[in-house]
Amino acid sequence: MPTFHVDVSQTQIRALFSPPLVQATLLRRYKRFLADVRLSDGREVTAHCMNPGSMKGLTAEGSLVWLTPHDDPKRKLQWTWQIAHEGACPVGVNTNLPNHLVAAAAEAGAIEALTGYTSFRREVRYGAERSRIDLLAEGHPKDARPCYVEIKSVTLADAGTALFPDAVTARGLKHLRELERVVAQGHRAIMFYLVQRADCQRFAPARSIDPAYAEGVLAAKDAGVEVLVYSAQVSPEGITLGAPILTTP
DNA sequence: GAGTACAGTATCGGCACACC
DNA sequence: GGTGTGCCGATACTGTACTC
Repeated sequence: MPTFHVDVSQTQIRALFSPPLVQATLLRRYKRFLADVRLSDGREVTAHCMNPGSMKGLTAEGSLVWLTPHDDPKRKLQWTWQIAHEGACPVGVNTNLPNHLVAAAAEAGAIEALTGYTSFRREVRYGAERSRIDLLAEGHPKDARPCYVEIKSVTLADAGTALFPDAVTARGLKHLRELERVVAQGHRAIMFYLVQRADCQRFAPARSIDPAYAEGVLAAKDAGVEVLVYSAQVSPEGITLGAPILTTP
């Protein structure tokens, strides 16, 4: 079961955590999917980490984290890690959440670049390698081209600049190439980065971490792939879609 | 050093089955 | 026959540990 539900109002698009989050202290993160934490009552438990990336800067021992509890007997782990902290800044670490949030925002017409489409489908297979696109928008009355949207969760930042990726990602590069091929076939393609933290005013590919990916972003833009970056306000209550932010090469 | 298996969960497609 | 529901397997995600 999802650990959140998306609430769409006239003024904002929010992913609200359900059940409410529980505060804890991070002890260690290990094996990609697992993190040991200490709850406020002193219990030490293992939480599932939805973010399989390196989570650079977010795994400091002793840092504040927020979890959702589960009572599903089919799950091995009864806690899911949702929010980390870098200093005082809360950072959303659930990589599943941006896909839902962006899809709901697109359907609600809250993302200008995706207004006008009447059909939005998630996880649609496409391309020669049968990858799955995060969101496929169709049915635009003035643009017959389907629009392929790949959504990435951004958690890394440096001095007000959001950075992606936080580790070398061959798969991310593959997604960029797939989008280039989609454009070459006459379709529309968008690389959508959702920055799950509120302390960034800019976005840039993390060239120092993955130069190949940074070059891949530039090549994709040259090929006609659109790059969108939106911020998000993160709190223990939920994650709210913010405004577009600037991208720098 | 290179290649591979593994880790936990969400999601989707395919299939079987029940019901109208 | 058509529709709805539930179950199961495949897939996605990528760092780490292990084997060759």
